[in-house]
Amino acid sequence: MKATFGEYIRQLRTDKGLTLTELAALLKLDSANLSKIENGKREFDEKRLDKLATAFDLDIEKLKTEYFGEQFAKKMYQYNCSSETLIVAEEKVNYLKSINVKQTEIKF
Amino acid sequence: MKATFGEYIRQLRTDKGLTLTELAALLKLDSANLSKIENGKREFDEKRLDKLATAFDLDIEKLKTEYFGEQFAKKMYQYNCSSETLIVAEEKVNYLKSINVKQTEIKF
DNA sequence: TTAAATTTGTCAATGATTGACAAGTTAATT
DNA sequence: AATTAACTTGTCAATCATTGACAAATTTAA
Repeated sequence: MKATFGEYIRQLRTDKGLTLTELAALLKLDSANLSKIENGKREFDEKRLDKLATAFDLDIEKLKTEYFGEQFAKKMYQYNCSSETLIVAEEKVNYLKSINVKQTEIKF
Repeated sequence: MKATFGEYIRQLRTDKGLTLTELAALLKLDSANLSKIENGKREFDEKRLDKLATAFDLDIEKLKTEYFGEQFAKKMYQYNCSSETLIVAEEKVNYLKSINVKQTEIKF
């Protein structure tokens, strides 16, 4: 796995021999913007994770793990959060699940 | 610690016997909006964490931990992410620190 | 050199967040 | 019960960040 999500996409794309234009078409975005995403100058929109999974036949669960893992890491780095933050996050997500057994919206 | 950040603020505020209006003034926001924050209908802006710490003489580190821990938990719940996400986050934040020893911006 | 691929810059359109205020309800006090 | 303070809710324009789109420049490969 690459260090950043953008590099990861680039890896996938070049491994498959696709151009920016070709992959951009699959992801329904401009090739110039995909370039920026791969170079870490723009965010990859979470709404397109499913398209990305389809394009490369990836496990959506692993993809979400990478994507959100990176999002959280960037925030933590930016605000210099302690690793305790992740422990709290785990507690809180378990709490959310426990009080709301019925998953109202499944995004993927 | 309360389950949500809004409830946590409310706890702090009522413990100190402050009204919404009084605390809102300290945080430089409208009391109506503070009410929504406490009731989970609006987000607490991260830019105000330092004001909150000052108002209640709290450890800013603990406050960040609670705040971002909750943010991450909400995302994970919303997108039904696996707990692996947090492990990846930890790896990535360590990686970010290792490649960028010099902290360019310290927010707090 | 030419053509394809990629990068960069810019900007208007879009969308989400926020601040502000009015109007409503609830709770406490007299 | 009437009055007042505290809180809640709804709304909307202003603000801010994100996105899509395109042109132009640069790099890479043939």
